[in-house]
Amino acid sequence: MTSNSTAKTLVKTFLRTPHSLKTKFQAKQLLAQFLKTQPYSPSSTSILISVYSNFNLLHPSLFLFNSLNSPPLLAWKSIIKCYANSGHFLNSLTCFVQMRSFGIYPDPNMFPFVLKACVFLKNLRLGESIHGCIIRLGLDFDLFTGNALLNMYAKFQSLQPNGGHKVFAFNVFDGMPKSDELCGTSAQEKGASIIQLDRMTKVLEMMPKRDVVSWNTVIAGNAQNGMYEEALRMVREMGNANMKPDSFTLSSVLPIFAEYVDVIKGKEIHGYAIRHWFDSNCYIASSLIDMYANCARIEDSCGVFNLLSKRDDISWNSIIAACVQNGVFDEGLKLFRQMLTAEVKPRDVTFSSIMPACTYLTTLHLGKQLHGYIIRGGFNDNMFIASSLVDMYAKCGNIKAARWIFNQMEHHDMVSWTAIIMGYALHGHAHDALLLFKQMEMDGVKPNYVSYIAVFTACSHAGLPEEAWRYFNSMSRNHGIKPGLEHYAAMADLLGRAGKLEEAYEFIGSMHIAPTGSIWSTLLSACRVHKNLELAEKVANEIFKVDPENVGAYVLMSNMYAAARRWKDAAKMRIFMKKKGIRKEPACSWIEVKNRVHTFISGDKSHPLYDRIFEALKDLLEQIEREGYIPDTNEDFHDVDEEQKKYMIFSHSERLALAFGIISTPAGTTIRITKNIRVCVDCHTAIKLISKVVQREIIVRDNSRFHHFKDGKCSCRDYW
DNA sequence: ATAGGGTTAG
Repeated sequence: MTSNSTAKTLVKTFLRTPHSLKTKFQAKQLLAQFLKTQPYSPSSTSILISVYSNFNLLHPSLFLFNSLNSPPLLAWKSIIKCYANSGHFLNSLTCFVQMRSFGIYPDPNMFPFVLKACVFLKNLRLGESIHGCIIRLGLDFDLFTGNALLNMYAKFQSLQPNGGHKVFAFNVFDGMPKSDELCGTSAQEKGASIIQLDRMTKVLEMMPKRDVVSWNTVIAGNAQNGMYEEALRMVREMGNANMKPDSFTLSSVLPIFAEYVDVIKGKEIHGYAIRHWFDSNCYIASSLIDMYANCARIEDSCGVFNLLSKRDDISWNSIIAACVQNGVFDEGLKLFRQMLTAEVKPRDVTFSSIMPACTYLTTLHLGKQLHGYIIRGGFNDNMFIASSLVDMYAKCGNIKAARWIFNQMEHHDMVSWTAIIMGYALHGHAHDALLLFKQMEMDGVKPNYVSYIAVFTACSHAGLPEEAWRYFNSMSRNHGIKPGLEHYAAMADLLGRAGKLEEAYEFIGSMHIAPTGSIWSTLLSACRVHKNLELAEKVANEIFKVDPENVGAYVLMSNMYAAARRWKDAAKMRIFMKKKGIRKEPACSWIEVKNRVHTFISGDKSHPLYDRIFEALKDLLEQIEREGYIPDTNEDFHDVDEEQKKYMIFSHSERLALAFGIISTPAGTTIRITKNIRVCVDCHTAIKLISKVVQREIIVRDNSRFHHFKDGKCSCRDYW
């Protein structure tokens, strides 16, 4: 009895001042006392529910709520809030509807939670009807309710079929490409697509009072839906209303300058962030990292990351993505390992960001390890990750695995289609590539700029100029894609390889964009393959006009002159290079053995096993000579004798890597080699024969495509 | 009640 009355007094005191409870523990203790005080009144029960819901303690709140026959407003409000804050959005909305059926009128404080639930459940219609309810109750002038409405319309904009896509941004300012040109959207579609943002703006205009949150919400709403100029205009308007941008504002604005590749403006924001002590904020830092990365300022990205005292998963993801996107693959992989060491769990974004590093470095073993991690983490069904895996397996030489992953995918988007098409293209399977392209079109997936590059690549490696012309002529007609630099480059390359040198020359001359040195270069190498020195000289002159430092062109011309025994001209090229201080990038090949990458430069004797590699090469040479191999030393140095020439050729980097691979792996193992430049004719012949005498599959990826050598033949059928 | 990071490119 005494303890009961003590409990009553205690509970009474606390219920008069519910805010004096500071911890969840205290709140739970109070429940124990409260339960002793039966019978308890609905009003004190409601107060207690509100205490629990403030601590987000769902179960005690529900326990008390269920004991009420007709819960008063405070009880409904608390339970709706508690459900929403614990992620039970459907329950939250059900409660709201039940409350209305009890004839209880909502108060303004509950709308933010109800509206949030509508956003999470992606239920626009319910949100709209709640908006109507808000207006009928005259509660649309409430600041918090207004802010929640702003947020709802901003979020529903991004859920529109075409909403939230960056191309819409470009309509609102001058001098940028119109979205029609970029993706063929009609004006009507565009008009319909910003409906929710219009509603958001209307709500803003109706609000009698706006705070920083209101502005931040509409700024983010515009920025995330590509309405960049409108977002920036609102930042200015916010300033005019005497409100200072805070960390939320900045993290919405920074991605805009990242998209604009405007490092000057981005740096201004960085300065503002530093002056206001925002630079250690994780949100700002990750936006800064991304902004600098987009502006090719990876050092600045790293600077921001290194100064960050607390790093969350997104900071790590940002810096890893920044490195990989800027081609600093080793650093990206290093940071990925550091992230794991720091016990930060990788997320879906981490994997799709890091995978291209394995792809570009052709480190199949790392890619496989990541794939294992992805499977264990249950990330398989993520489209971004699956596409990056398709690309990784294809470019690391395993096209079958790439196709398997592609087939496993439930849905295919344009990127995944393009990845597999490009995979087949690089392996020389033009038929499969073009078939897949047709299937993609039949699936109703629109190809884009990149998809056509893949198509031309396929035609190029299979020698199908007529097919390529058909696609080239139809891409703008069928899909509204204007040929760009990469398409011209691919076409020029393709015509050149097919020996249609004059046609290629005219094609490049007729481009509606100024041809670059690299486009001419593809034709120049075609001239060398097809031994047309006359045209080569013309092409080389074009290259030197636009790109006087083009190393490849000097080397190529020098070699062609040497092959034609025009020693003086060859020497002239080398003197030019010397004068300009241009150095030839060394040819280099690498191979993975037992999870280590071994790199070989042409003529390299530095490998610890060099002696054994040399012995193996000599042995292999004898074996393939018995198979009829005759070294082709035509284009190499002219001032050395034949025996030396033979030696120089067999010191080519791919042969060193190959010999090393043969002596350090068990018989029959497939050998995968990557080379930074194209494999030379002589090595190609030699590797074909080596594949026969050692009875192994040898896969060489050069900078152009894959060569699968087996039983003395190559998958490229000597066309590359 | 408001914020940051991702896949395809001869």
